[in-house]
Amino acid sequence: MPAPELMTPQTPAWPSARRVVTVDDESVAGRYARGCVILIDDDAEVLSALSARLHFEGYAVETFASARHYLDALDSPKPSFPGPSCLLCDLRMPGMDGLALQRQLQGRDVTPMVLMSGQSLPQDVVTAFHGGAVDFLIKPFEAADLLVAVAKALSASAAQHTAAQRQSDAANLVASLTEKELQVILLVVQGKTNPQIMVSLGIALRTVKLHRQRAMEKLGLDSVAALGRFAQDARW
Amino acid sequence: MPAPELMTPQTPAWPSARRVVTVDDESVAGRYARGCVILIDDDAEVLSALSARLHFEGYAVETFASARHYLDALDSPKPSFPGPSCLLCDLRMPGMDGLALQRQLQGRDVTPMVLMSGQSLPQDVVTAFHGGAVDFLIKPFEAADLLVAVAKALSASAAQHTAAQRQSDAANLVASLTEKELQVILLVVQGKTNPQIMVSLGIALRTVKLHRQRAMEKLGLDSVAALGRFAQDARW
DNA sequence: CGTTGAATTGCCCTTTGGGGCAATTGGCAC
DNA sequence: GTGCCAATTGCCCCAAAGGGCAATTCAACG
Repeated sequence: MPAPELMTPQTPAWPSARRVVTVDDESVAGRYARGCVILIDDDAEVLSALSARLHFEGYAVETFASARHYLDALDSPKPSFPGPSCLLCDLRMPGMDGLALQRQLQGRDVTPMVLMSGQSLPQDVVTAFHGGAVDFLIKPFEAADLLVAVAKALSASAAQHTAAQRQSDAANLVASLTEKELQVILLVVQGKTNPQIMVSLGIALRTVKLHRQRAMEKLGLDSVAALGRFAQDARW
Repeated sequence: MPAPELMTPQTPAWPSARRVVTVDDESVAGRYARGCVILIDDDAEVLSALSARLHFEGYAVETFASARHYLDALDSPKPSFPGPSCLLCDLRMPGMDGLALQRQLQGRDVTPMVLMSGQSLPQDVVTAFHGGAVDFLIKPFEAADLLVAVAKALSASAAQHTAAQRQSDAANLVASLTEKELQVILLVVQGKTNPQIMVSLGIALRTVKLHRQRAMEKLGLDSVAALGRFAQDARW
């Protein structure tokens, strides 16, 4: 099976472009392990061609005919793709254009974004990168460039996913600590000894030991050195 | 004293643009605490105007009439500016242009770079950002945009300076350790107890304690928790 | 060859860390 | 009121950490 010709779809575009791949099924993440590309373009032919090519490359693809449609989908309670995902968005679109969408997503969505445009001003490119765009594709572009950009964006997405996951895990662990356990462990991190902590908190030495032991258990740590590493990660 | 008019120099340009500010004196870093902008442009008038404005804003400025001149200065044994610095380089220049200079500096110099151009292709902007440019100024640009870009680049420079400094300091500390001291401390980081280390290294317990104590002294650490943080920073 | 200095080790003591066991205390539900 | 449970504490024991002091070893140096 040859790769679909880029920008020249063999099949007519969708009447009103919607999801190409449903994400209701958990196994989707398994079948499209490379990640999901959220494609936004008002040109149905471009949408179709890029979608086909990306799908051929093993990516899950969701398509939207406008930035508005995408924002609506974001607000809907539908499950999003369970894995790394990125935006591949046209710059020039009627209504809300790519840069406006980027502004709209500022601070709200962190999905890495790749913008593309045929007749863009240099200033638009600068603005896109200022806004945090991962890459900017200038039409007509080579398939290789497209794939590099998408791979970079998905890699960034995966990285931020794992970072967020780790941070969340750590936060949950800390949240599972009692107030006293947290106080004790914070002083341990500062290098205080149990007797010192006893004085600081005005509790018995045996109680310090208990809180300390339980905290270490809850955090899954087996040595003070590991606790120090944990604290450094958590920016304590 | 009004700010110099941007891009319209009051004084004739230097015959062959060289350093505006000498950096032989250590006190330079004090007087130009905001950092140093290395300005590269073949247009003497632009060079002069930008230099004046940046100097007025409190930055140290070095000017070069071509990328080649700058590279020669890099190779020369002259002392470089002792503080954060960035490149502000024209894109279109005879001989080596801004993007070529950027490629030339790949992996060699890490000075943050701001490119500027009047008639640039969108692809050039993309290429600049791909190459790691901090910002891209499209002529004619507002003084505010220039200053924002320079501030961002110098901030990045300062950040990488401090990061490199910290890493270097840590490396020196580690390098000051004896082979045995390092072996012991690595096992301590892994949460091993002194008796375990004794067995691992086949040395006496008292010796383990001695190496451990000396290593902690040399590293300037006063607790195992602090050692764990140190190890995490050093990516041990 | 004698000496010197660093590295290593043994011995001893104190403090700290880890943890079992039981008693006490203060809520809270039945 | 009574019983139950979690938190706290005291007591005790042992292992580990920190460190002073002196002896030993071994290579380098005059």
